[in-house]
Amino acid sequence: MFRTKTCGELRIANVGEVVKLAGWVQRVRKMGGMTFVDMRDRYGITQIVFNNEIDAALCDAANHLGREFVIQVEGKVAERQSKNANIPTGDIEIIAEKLVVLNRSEVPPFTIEDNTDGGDDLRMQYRYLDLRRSAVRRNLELRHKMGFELRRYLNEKGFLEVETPILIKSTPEGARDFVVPSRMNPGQFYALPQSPQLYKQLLMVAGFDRYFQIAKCFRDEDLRADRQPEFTQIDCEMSFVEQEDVLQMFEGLVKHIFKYVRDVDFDYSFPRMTWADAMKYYGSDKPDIRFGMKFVELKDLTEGKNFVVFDSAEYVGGICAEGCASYTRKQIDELTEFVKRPQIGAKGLVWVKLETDGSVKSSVGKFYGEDDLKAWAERFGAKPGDLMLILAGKTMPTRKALNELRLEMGNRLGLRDKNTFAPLWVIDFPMFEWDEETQRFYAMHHPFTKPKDEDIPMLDSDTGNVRANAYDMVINGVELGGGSLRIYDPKLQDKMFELLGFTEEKAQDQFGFLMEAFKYGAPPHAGLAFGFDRFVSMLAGLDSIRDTIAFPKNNSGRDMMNDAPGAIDDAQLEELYIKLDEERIAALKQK
RNA sequence: GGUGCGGUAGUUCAGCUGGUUAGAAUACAUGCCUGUCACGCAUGGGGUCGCGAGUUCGAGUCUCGUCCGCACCGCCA
Repeated sequence: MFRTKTCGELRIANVGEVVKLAGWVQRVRKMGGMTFVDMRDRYGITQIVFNNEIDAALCDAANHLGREFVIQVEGKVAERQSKNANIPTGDIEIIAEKLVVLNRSEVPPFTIEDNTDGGDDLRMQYRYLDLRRSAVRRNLELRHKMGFELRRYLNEKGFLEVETPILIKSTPEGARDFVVPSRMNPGQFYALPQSPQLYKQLLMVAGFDRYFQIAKCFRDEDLRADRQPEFTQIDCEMSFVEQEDVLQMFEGLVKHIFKYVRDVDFDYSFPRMTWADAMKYYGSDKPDIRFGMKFVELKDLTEGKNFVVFDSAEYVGGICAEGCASYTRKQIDELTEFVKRPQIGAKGLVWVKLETDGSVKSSVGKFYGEDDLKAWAERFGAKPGDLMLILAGKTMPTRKALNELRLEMGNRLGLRDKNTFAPLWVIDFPMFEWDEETQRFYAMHHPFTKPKDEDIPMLDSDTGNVRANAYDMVINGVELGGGSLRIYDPKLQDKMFELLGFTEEKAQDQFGFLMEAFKYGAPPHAGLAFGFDRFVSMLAGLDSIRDTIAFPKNNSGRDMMNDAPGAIDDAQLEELYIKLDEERIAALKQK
C-alpha cells in the first residue's frame, strides 16, 4: 500500500498512529539538527519532521529532497510543539521513520503556491504544475460539485441525460463552425456542434419529455476572457410546457446550485425585465442590477436652448452617481476620456453637480440656467452631493456607451461586489435583428424560436418589431444562459425560414430532417442552455473562465502546453483528399 | 480585421533625458543553524535585454518591421 492516509486528514485525534503518506515536496526547511518537510497532495499539506539525533542518515536524505519530489513517508503522528493555525493539519506532524523517493523532479519554472510567482503564459505552458496549486484545483472541485448538484436537481425533476453526436452537419447560420474532414466521404465534412439544438428538439419529437446534457460545444470565433472555442453548456429541453414552466424549473436549478454550492439562499422570485426595459434603463440586454443608477432620459427637458449637441441628438440621457459631486476636474476628465475611447465611442460627456449646498454646476451652464438644471436633477431624483453624467447621440449607441459608463461608475464606487448575486430574467427579446452588411434579418436567438402569438400577425408587416418567446438568465451583468419556446408547427417554421432569407431548397438541405420530423407529431416544447464555464467562474469569483477549465486555450485559440493546432503530414492530407493552398498561406505569413 | 498594454536573470519586475562592468526581490547551489512553517544568516552561480533591420561615436533605452502574450472592439444566430 502506498499510503494509509492523505496529507489533509490527520488531526490531533490521530496522535500516536503510525501512518504512511505519499505526495509532493512543497518545501524543505533545514534547521541544522532537524529538517521540516511540507508534504502536499490533493487534500492538503502535512508537516514531516526529520531529527538528526533520532536518525542522522534519514535526516540527511531529507536534506537532499528538492521541490516537487514525489515521496512516501512512514512515521508516527505527533502533536506539534509549536502549532500552525493556518492549516487544518497544523496541530500535528509526522515523525519520520522511513522515507522513499518515488520520483525526483526538476526545479519547477514557477512556485507551486497559492501566490505563485508564475505569469499566465508560464502557468498555461506547464498547466499540469499549475493544477497542483490549490487555487486552481479548488475551481475544478467547484466545477465538479456544480456538475454533481445540477445532475442531482435535474434527475430529481425527471430529466434524462442523453448524449448527442459531436460529428454533425454544418449549418452556416450563427457562429463559424469547426469542421472535420470525412475520409470515407471524400470532399465532405462534418461540423462540430455549436450546441445540440436540433438534436434536443428531435429528442422532444421522440417523446423524451425532459432532457438534459452537459454538452461540449464548439465555435470558431475569436476568444475573450469569457469565451473559449470549446466550452460546456448545460443544455436542457422540455415538452408540454409554457414559458412560465421553463422559467420556474430553471430558476429552481439556479437556486439549488447556489444553495448547495455557495450556501446562498434566494428567498424571492427572480425579477423579470423585458428586453425593451433592459435597453431603456440599462443600455444592455444583460443588466447588472446589483446597483441602481438606472438611465434617465432628458431629451424633452433640453430642447430649445441652442445647445446644438443636445438639440441635434436623437437621445439625451444620463445616470446619477450618488455622492460624486465632489469629483475633481481630473476625475471628470478621466471619465470623459473613458467614454471617448474608440471602443465606447461617445463624443463627449456632460456633467451636472448638485452641490451639497443645493446649488448646481454644470459643463453646459452656458446653455442651461439654474431652473433647467434643477429640473433635470429632479428627474434624476438627485440628492445634494450627487453627480449627473449625461451622454447624447443616436439612441442605441448612446445607450450602449452609457451602459459602459454606468458599469465603470459601479466599479469605481465599489458597487459590484463579487459575493453579492443579483439574478434576473430578461424576457421578450426581439425575434429578428437587421444586418446592415447583408441587408437581411437574422434570428436574434435562433430560427427555431417561436414568436409571441400576439406578434405573429406582424411577421410580414412589421418584421423588425416582432417579439420572441425568448429569455435569458442574467446574474451580475453576465448572461448565464438563455432559451426559448420552439416552433413546432411546420408551416410557421417554413415562414420563419422565408423571412430569414432561406430558399426552400436551402432550408430543406440544412434542416429538412427537422422539418420532416415535425410532420410526425412534434409536441410543444421549449428549452434553455446555461454556459457552464461562466456559471462556475461566477461562483468561483473569477473574471475569466480559463481557470474553470483544466486545459484551456489561449487568446489565439492555441493550447500553449502542446502547441495545438499543428500541421499534419502529407500522407494524412492525401488520405483526406485535401490540398493546402500553400501560396495563400505563404502570402499571409509574409504580410 | 482593428485598438491598447506588455516582452530585461529560472520567475516577478526596476532600469529616468541614449553614456562606466544591466540591478532588486525571489528561486537555485554550497556552508552554518534543533521547533521552523514566507525560517534565519553567509557565500556563490545565473542575461541572445523576444527577433531583425535602421539612426548614432555609442541602443535594454529612439525609429521601422516582425513574432509572442494579455485585455478589448468587430465577430460570437
